[in-house]
Amino acid sequence: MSAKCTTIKDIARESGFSLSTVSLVLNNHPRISKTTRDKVMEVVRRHNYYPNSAARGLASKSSYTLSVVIPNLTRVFSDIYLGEIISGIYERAASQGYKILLDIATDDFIRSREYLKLLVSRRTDGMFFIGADTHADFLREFEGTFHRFILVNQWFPDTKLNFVCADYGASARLAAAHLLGLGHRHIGLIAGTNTYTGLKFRDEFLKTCAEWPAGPAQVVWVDGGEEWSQRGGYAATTQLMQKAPALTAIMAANDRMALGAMRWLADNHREIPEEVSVMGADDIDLASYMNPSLSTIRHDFYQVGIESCNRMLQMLRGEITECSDLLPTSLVVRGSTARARKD
Amino acid sequence: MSAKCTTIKDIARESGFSLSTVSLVLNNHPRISKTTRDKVMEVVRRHNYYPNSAARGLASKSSYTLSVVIPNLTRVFSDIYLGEIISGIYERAASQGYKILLDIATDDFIRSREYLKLLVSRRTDGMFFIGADTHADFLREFEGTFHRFILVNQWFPDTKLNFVCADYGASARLAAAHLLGLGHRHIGLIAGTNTYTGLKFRDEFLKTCAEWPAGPAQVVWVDGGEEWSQRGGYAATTQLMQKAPALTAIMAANDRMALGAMRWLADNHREIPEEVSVMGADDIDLASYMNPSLSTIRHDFYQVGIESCNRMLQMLRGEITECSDLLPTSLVVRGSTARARKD
DNA sequence: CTTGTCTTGTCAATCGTTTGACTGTATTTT
DNA sequence: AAAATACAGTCAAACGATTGACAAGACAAG
Repeated sequence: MSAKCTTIKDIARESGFSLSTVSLVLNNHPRISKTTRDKVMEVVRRHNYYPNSAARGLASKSSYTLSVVIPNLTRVFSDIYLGEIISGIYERAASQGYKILLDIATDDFIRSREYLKLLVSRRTDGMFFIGADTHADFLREFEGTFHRFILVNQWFPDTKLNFVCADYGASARLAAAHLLGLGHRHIGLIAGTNTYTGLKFRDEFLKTCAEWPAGPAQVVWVDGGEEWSQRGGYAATTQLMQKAPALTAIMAANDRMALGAMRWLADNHREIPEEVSVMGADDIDLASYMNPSLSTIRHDFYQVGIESCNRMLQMLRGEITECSDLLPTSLVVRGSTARARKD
Repeated sequence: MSAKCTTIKDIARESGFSLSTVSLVLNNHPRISKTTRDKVMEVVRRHNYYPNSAARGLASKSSYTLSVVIPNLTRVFSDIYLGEIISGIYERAASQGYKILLDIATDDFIRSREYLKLLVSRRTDGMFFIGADTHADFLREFEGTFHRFILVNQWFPDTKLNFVCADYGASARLAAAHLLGLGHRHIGLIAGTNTYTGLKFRDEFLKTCAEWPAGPAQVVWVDGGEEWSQRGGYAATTQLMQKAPALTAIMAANDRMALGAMRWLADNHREIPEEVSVMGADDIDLASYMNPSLSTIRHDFYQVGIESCNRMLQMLRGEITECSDLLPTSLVVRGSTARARKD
């Protein structure tokens, strides 16, 4: 059907060198002289030859492929951080000649243990699992195996699973310190509780507020819903204002929920930040476009992607065997937070 | 370092059958009896054995991998339709045992002709190129080659390149007919001109309006910008209202630009649809949440993904050698369009 | 002149499957 | 009873690279 593929043998014959020599040239092995290299490459280029990757993979025991598994959410691609993380991983991987295999953690994918199959069959050299929720128990299967495996922007308590994750605990402390420093002592927290990072954020926030040296704050928290959405933030704010009408600040575990809170406050004619300060987390694009612009904690997901891949590459080179990185976050003060009002 | 991989040889030895038998079992070949199959599979499962994919690929001359190349835009992942298309492709591919290799059309990717390399090296059995703009000339390189290659939701004039694409021409006719049928005779068009599908939409829209049996309409068009964004739509509307203050309807080539137009009209106190009707295209989620809700043309990108992959699979099976599909679109009438006002 | 060292290239084993051709029985047909 | 057909499994030749061990020649040192 198709033109018969040219192989390394053809290149060898036509250039007059041995099979091995051609192979060494293609792999930039220093044992080969420049003259030879040039002659061989000329033939290679003339034939538009690229070595068969299956054969190469078989002989070299490496697929030069990394798997990225993303959660099976309907709108997963439009979620802020997925794209950023993937871009980061892709950039590093591509720069080292690795390709990215994309998978979605569907029920089938999990039930058939496709993730194991990928690694055992050596179709992939390593695997990234991006931000799943607290129910992803099957991941524990990787504990104690020799497979290259990294949880990205997530984390499981009581396991030795590798991870690279934004430091949500630190974010919570930064955010709490900011609000407490502004004098807020009645704070509403809209939390996300279906991820371990979300739980960590909530717990650290509550702890920081309770132990604040200048005097503890009273915090009321509600769940913002599974989707961490604007809609969920709106609904959560309704609850919050019933439970704690006197609050002077609202902290949302992500910016989308914070936008929902702002919307509620606008709809109910509460001035931001004069009456109520609002703070988010992530620092999505929209945060700076709002009016007032949203104070938040910056989570650099692109960097999370970059670092995850760096770790993976180190593992593949045998430089490390495990990793557990918490990446720094930073406070971004904009217009939605101000000193607490005096009642 | 790691436990030595179990191979088909180990399974053969331990189950007492030959290499070939094991292989045939694994490939569900009918030549093998149920008893044998069961015995072999028992050993396979006990060892957690999965065949080496490189070896399999080498022997079978198929990588069981499909490439998806996406445009190199900063926010590409958050773009409405990328996720939908990829989900569609993924679903079909996964159901047939194919994996998805993700690539981004960076300058490097193009300059080094990585796309060719992937196909020639047989690292991938086929390639999808999702929605690039009019500058993607390098794609013409695939004309007349035997490579499995499909343009997804895009299309190049004057080439024989395979494509599967929403029928933007039909969309334009549907939209025009809707507005013309409502009596609009002064229409503003916000077009996207950096893709061939965008140009097609514009031309068909103008043509339909010019040739309308019940009397042609006067259409003024402006470019909504490279990004097809809300912001671009807003700016375009400003221009439009200067050029044609008497217009009674605005047609935007996508919903995001339509939202920009609606925003401008709200800011300038024009009632929608009483004074000006607004119409979009794509039918993004937000379209139905707006107030008034946005009339639009539905483009089913998930289906575009599904169909692209169907075509690819047919090509791989040798059932077809080329494809050029325009997928149907449909009119969605909501609250933003109404009969033209009488001046 | 012998020995040792460097350079540069080649040999040949190996990676782990798939698959067309073949073999040896058992069963059916003539 | 002989011949034809099915059935179930095995043989062995690919598939197209990589790579450690080896070799041949040039040159320098002793």
